Amino acid sequence: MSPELLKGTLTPLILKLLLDRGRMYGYEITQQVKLISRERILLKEGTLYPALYKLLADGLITAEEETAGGRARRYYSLTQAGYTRASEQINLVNDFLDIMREMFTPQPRLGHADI
Amino acid sequence: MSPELLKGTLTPLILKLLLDRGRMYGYEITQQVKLISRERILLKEGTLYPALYKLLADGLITAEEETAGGRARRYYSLTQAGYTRASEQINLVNDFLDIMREMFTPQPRLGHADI
DNA sequence: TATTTATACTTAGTTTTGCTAATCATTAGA
DNA sequence: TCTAATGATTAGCAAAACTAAGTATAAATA
Repeated sequence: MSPELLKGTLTPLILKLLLDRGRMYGYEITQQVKLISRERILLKEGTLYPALYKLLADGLITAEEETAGGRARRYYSLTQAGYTRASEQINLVNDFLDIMREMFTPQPRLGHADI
Repeated sequence: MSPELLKGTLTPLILKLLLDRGRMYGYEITQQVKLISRERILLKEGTLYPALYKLLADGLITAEEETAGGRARRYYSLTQAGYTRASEQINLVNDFLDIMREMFTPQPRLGHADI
């Protein structure tokens, strides 16, 4: 597994959400993450938008503007390349999570005899 | 959950290893991580040692030098504060892993009816 | 009516993290 | 003798996510 995964779970998460839901706008993503994580992951706009712009620049997502209730929304969806990348990243993250789970499950303390 | 967790699983991992095993030296930690992760997480010395020095500076671990086979080893173990911190961090990481698992498990694609 | 809250996006600047890569030193093995 | 493995150190870099501020509109509320 590439060590970059120790950092960025954010980009895979964005790709995963777009994969599941097809089409989302920025603010919706922040709210969705907040909802799914039961308030425990609060994605700041200052974090999300630059990540989206990077995905755009990399050709992994596309944007289309729409107006809803007087406010402009920018909807993002996966490109073909983004779809492929999403699948790869999701597998990598799941592998990473499996390893982490193994590492973080309670272990009997060595040299400590209970009895 | 604090957003810092999106990054650093490394420090919690070090604390967890020390909690389980009581006492480890730097090189041993890199090899142990390599072993447990089945080669998938390759912790570089340039990554590990600065992290250890930070833990030392924060008073979460202590070091004692020993010589084994002509080579000096520096064994690290948790302080009382480190023990407390380890327990907290392990809980946070496990919460984080649970959320991530939820987010990364396959979801039915909305608007896609499979009969 | 005025103010606050929610919605929606943008961006400058900083910090943290982990990385690369090089160095030093010893021991074991080919 | 040369290389690989063990063991630690450190300088400098890049990426990631953060803080914090600003722009703008709509809805709710006092």
